[in-house]
Amino acid sequence: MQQNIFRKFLEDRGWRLTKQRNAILQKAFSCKGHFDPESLYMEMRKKGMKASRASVYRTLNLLCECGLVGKVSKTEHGTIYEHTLGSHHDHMVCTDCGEIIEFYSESLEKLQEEICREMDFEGKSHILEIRGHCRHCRMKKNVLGGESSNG
Amino acid sequence: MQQNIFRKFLEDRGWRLTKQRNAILQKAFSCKGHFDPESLYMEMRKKGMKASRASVYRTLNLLCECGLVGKVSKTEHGTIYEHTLGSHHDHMVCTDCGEIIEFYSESLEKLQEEICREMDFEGKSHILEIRGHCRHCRMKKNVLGGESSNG
DNA sequence: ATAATTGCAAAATATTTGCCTACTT
DNA sequence: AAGTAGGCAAATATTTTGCAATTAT
Repeated sequence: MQQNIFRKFLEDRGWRLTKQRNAILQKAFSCKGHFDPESLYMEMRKKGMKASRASVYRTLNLLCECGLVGKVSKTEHGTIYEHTLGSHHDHMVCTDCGEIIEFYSESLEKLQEEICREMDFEGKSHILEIRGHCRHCRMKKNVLGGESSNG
Repeated sequence: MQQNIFRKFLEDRGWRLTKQRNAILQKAFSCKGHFDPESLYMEMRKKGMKASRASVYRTLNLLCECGLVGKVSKTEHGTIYEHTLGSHHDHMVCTDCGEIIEFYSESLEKLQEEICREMDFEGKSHILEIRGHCRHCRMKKNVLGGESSNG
């Protein structure tokens, strides 16, 4: 469980799992998908959990260091995070509506390992983001454009 | 040639290919690999080409809009760009020394297309970044760690 | 007591924008 | 003359940091 992992990470260096750190951890893991520091901070305030912005940023950095949380990408609106318990996956991003779709392909993982071997590079992790248009937005466009959907 | 593409892009909207815009364009395309706005700006100053930071940012945005230049990623040190004439490729990033290695795999491209088909997603582009350790840094570590290289 | 932690506000960093001047046509 | 472009400095947004007060062991 994530709390124990984090506690161990902290105790190994003589640090403490404080109320704030734990609250931030819980909140991060309560997000189904992706989150950014500011939203996490605001959500916490709404729920009455008190932690400062500084603590949110500081704790997210700790969570990254210990691997429980990873940076997905940096955007105009700040860094996007996700928690990393659960299986690895990649992302498709719809550039129309912004939806982020997770997917996983064993062949893709295997192929990347093979490419790393060929290039003599020790791959540790990867971020793949396929950008394009989701079905929903494509359908919307077809309706507007009047394209027929069956032959 | 990139200058004509950019000129056309600008003239189509009644804008001009000015000395500064051209200088920034040339500088961007003179970078073999990746660059960031600040370095580009500093390099330009060194070479005596005069353009303000604001113009660099403004022009890079224009170059992105017209597709001559693309954002590779956002890092702690700002946005990394590359010019997009020449072939598509992906990146391996060494987390030890920061080196960025370009690679291309036809199979990988094909496989991604297939995945998109399966997921009913219209993929337009992608960014793949494999993070890990380059050969050089691995060798350095082995020397330090005293690990033998043949059994 | 000691050392870690917090929250705040200030600082740092990257980027955008407002405004006024200077070109270009 | 009209509109575009440039440069500067101020504004913005995100994230980090210094510091004094607080907390846990």
